[in-house]
Amino acid sequence: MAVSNSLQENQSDLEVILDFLEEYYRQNAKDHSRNADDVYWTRSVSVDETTCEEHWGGGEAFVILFLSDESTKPLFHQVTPRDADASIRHIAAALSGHETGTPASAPAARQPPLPRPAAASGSGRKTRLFHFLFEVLEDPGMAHCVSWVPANVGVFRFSSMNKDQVAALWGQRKGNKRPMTYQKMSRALRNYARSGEIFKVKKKLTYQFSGDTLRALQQRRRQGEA
DNA sequence: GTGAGGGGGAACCGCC
DNA sequence: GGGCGGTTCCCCCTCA
Repeated sequence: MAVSNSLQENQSDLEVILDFLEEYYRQNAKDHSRNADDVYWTRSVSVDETTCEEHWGGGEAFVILFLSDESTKPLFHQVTPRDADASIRHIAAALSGHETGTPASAPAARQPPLPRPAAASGSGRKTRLFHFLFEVLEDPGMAHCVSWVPANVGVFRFSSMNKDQVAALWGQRKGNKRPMTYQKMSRALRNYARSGEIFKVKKKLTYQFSGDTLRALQQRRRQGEA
């Protein structure tokens, strides 16, 4: 039963991902239509029960990894377009390690470098909700609560089971007197639409960082790492 | 019909 | 005191 649920959830994730990819590539195809190098394509390979999908175009590429034997959500592995061609072979090779039961040598996609939490208050300012969400999204340990779908377009989705956990953490971080709930946090998220920092996506529990916000957050993270 | 999630107005609070 | 960034409450709508 758990396997069935997991498969259903992955299936649902896949639908969401493909919807966004379609829209994303459609938009990028317009933006980059003059560049002959911008070929948008997707391919997938199966290694036993594991499916690996590769998507690239418009100067960006990433690999999505579905592990049917685990309850985890699909895993995203961002690569450079130059590496895209080799990425499936690389991951397929890494999967051999997975299949032979060597978790320590699991694919790089499964263990992205854990970013150091950004300075809680940035440059002396208080952490804002979208900073906090970005931190949580970059923490693989929180993937069961909120995860990218996919990261390079800034779309993320809360888990219907664990969404309140993120909210509770946010409330804790802010030192709120009363417990924060997803309902209240999502109200704050909707307010971001006015300032254009985060938009609601027409999918359940799904939001998207604006391009500028995402770039700023990524830059902020890089500065934190440096 | 029901519950979960979404949308938004409005008042309020704490911090800078 | 004013602005900012939420927080809280509430009501209504949509959708599965």
